[in-house]
Amino acid sequence: MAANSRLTIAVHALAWLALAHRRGRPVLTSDEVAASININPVIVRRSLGDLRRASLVEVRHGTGAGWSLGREPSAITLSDVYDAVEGPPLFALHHTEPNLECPVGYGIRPALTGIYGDVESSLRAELARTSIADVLHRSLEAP
Amino acid sequence: MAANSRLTIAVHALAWLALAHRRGRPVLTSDEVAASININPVIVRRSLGDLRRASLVEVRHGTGAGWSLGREPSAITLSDVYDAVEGPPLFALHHTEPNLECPVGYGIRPALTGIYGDVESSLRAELARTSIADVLHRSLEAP
DNA sequence: CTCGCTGTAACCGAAGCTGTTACAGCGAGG
DNA sequence: CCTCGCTGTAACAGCTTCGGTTACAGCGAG
Repeated sequence: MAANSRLTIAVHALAWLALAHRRGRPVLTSDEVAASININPVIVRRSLGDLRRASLVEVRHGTGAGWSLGREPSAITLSDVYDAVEGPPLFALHHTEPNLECPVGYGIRPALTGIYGDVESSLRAELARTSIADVLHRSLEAP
Repeated sequence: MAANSRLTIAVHALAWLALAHRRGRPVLTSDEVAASININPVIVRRSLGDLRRASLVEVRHGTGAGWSLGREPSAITLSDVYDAVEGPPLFALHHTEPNLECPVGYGIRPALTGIYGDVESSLRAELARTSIADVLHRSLEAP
């Protein structure tokens, strides 16, 4: 599958919101976020909409509308972001049912389900080791 | 992203080859493998071709042709299979270059490259904990 | 030389993602 | 109550990938 840039977009938006907040601009419009990522504002709204459903950001309507972080940048991990924006599981089982007459075909799906579950847990654990504050810090110290 | 079933197909084929070998049938044709997975033989040949390039299976031509395991089932881990069949990286960076005037846009790509590299390493390490022999064992003990 | 199987190219339809346009909805401020 | 700016979402286009299928050249044991 074409690798997905959803996590990148969402993390970029959150890091930018975190920096703006630190600079005294706690609320940004989707146009302002889109200008940093250099993409269409609608894509930003779709991504931030996912993050809002997970309470990672808050939105304000009416005059002076825009987006702000839902909690401290150090309290938002990449695992939270991954869960908010990433849809289907990492690995899929067979599209068509295997031949159940074959012992492997019969038993492999529950076996792989368990293994794939462990792998996804490990993936989340690794993502949880990094927060938005970490990403912002590493971005700002780039050469 | 639409989840990929390539890993599932390849692992199923290898587990089936391992069981057939144990039963005294060390060489199987792509039609025989496809019959267990219940998919088209061409897809099996494509998948086994990837595995052959990684020396995980061997192929024989001419009369009595077919596929056999390249080494012991306990010496083939899911990480080996993942590397053999899975193409692009898990997460993509931005499709278009971020705004380099913005400090986040300037530094986020190297930051994410490092983080994503760590996550993929962790994924491989978790996959490496399971071998084809393990998958076969877990499949055969299914209820 | 024959025959069965491999290896690969070409193509199809379905699905997903990015990107764009368009428009209804909301609410603070006048 | 109206205006105005921004959000939220639907609809659509273009691209890519994937699974699936057909077709055919290549190989080698017998």
